[in-house]
Amino acid sequence: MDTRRPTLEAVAARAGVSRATVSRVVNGQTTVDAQIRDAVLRAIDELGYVPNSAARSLVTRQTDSIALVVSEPPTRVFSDDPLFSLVVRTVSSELEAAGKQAVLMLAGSQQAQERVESYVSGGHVDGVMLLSMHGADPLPIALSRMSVPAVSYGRPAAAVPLPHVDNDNVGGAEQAVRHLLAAGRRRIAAIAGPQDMTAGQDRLIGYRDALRASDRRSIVAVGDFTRASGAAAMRQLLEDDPALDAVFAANDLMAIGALQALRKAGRRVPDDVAVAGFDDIEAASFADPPLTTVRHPVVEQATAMVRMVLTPPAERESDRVVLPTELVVRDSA
Amino acid sequence: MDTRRPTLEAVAARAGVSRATVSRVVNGQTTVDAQIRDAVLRAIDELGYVPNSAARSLVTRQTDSIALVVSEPPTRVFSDDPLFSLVVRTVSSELEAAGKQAVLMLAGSQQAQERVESYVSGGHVDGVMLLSMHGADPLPIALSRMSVPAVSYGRPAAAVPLPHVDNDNVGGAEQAVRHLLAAGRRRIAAIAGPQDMTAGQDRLIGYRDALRASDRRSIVAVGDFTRASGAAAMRQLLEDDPALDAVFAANDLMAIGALQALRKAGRRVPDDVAVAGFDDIEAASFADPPLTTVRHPVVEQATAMVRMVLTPPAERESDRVVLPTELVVRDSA
DNA sequence: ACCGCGGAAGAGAGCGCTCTCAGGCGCATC
DNA sequence: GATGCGCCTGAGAGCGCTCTCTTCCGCGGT
Repeated sequence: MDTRRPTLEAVAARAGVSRATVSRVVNGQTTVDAQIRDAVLRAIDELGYVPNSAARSLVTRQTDSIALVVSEPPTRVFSDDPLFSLVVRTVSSELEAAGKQAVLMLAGSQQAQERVESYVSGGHVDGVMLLSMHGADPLPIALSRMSVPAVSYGRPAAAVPLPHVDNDNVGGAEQAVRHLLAAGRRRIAAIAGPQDMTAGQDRLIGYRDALRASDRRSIVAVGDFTRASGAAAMRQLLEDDPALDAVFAANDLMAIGALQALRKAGRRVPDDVAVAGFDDIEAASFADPPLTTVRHPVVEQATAMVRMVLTPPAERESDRVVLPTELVVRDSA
Repeated sequence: MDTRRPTLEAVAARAGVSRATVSRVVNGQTTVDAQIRDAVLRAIDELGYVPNSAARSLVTRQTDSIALVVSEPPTRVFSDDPLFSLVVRTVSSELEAAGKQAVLMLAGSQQAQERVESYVSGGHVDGVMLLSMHGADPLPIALSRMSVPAVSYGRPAAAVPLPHVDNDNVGGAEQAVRHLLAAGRRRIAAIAGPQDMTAGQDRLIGYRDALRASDRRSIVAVGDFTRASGAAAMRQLLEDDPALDAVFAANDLMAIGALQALRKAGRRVPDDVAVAGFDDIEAASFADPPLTTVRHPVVEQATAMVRMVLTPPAERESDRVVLPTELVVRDSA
């Protein structure tokens, strides 16, 4: 292509030593005479030597990079979701701190998932982190069979034996619904998330558990975690049960959509209808009225996931971590 | 580490041919007898052979991956900015279509920039795309000197000779301000973006150009592209010139902040004060009132950048692409 | 004076792949 | 029938690095 970069060999020649010695210096071994080390370092500096990573990983069998796979179909606009960015950012900087490189891969289509699979089995990465998986995704199962460590952000579908870090979706939803109950609400509806995602499933379970304990009946509409679907679900619920006086939405984006639908329908929040969300994204506090919601520790969750993927399976304390959630009470409920 | 993956050698042995022939089959060369090809393909399948990418790139000197570097300091919450996600997503899928892999790197700190530099010069990637650069960043200059092609999303700082794809920030700002003028506004203030970013600079230039042509005086406060800074700048402007009747904000996030500050100050939008933004993020249409803003083609810009980094410098038509913007008139102005 | 020992440097064998070059075979040409 | 040409296939030389094994050297012990 263009002028060849200097190699170990060149550095060795310049410093008047052998390749092996230069390698030792580069890799920080201590068994090198100080004077020789200095000479080598000087040669490296003069030549502007940088190790060739392909050659290195050919022999060491590791690449120092870890894949972060986001399985979101392109049709679904996840660019909305601020959680995604935050996870990416956290993972990336945590990995960096560990001397690893994050490789972000999108796996929205069947085809893209196959690409990811062959990328991983081609030895490009030392580990895989999975984000935003859906029930039918074949990728997690494929990865769990490979020799590369794979972990999941959020509980994977039931049949998939993947180590993971999740937050307490069931418990969080329960907290929110109990808060609505405690405020004296009688007809509490739910806008559930997509039921092919465990976060969607678990938050609905939490809602049902809380209601069951109180003997109220449940009213459910299903959305897909987008604002628009939240608004549509809200209209549906209003039609099904005009007397409802509270709504629990499985995420904030849908809750905000619900807020808009309620306003359009002439209901006051929280006077007529109380609304609670889940996630505590930034927009929740700017909503009108500010949204009562369930906060979960995104950064901690991402950090724990990185730690997990970096720890060899044999040395892990646990293959399953669940982090607590916290109810944030604002004006909407 | 664990059970060794099959190599070319193993496939060759199984198919009863030489390594070279298997390599030809794997790389899709046509000069192989159909019968032999089938035998090789069968052997590959039976063994579950996947080429070792490190070995391959050691000899081919290319890695089929391209870095996307985001130079945003960690202190600045870019997780807010939906444009970021959209660019990442577009770049990633465009690259995928070209058989390349995107490697996302964060370069928020001095240290991180050095990491990126050595990663790139270590031969990990075949090209680099830079996003969200600030004036003082040393990285672009370092990269422009390397043998790996580098391109920038948005015009880089003046002194940096980097090919780039930008949108017409100056023209877009002019459009917005001319719209305010045409609506009869007399005192048009600006909330400028960070002046160490060319998008911030250029949008301010557009504002000034439009005003100069009309003989109005300019009133400027500077923000940093965040919502909070927009609100703060708005309060400042109101204090400086209580009689202002229009504001051009250099991005939508700041415009939304300004909207909130105006409401708190008891000004009606657009009756008392007209507000125009820039970017046309989704939140702009949900703002209260819906925001008049300047739309620029993010997807096209990202796509053009990918095309540019994939095209060898010698074959490029141009090292500088500028895409047009479009005024979107809603209720705020 | 000899031996042995430990620490530090060098020699050299790969890692798994690509690619050039040579070799072999069949067929058309003279 | 000898020659040449084209087309496939195989042999083998690296790509740049790591790592084991060997060698070398200096030094203390007997």
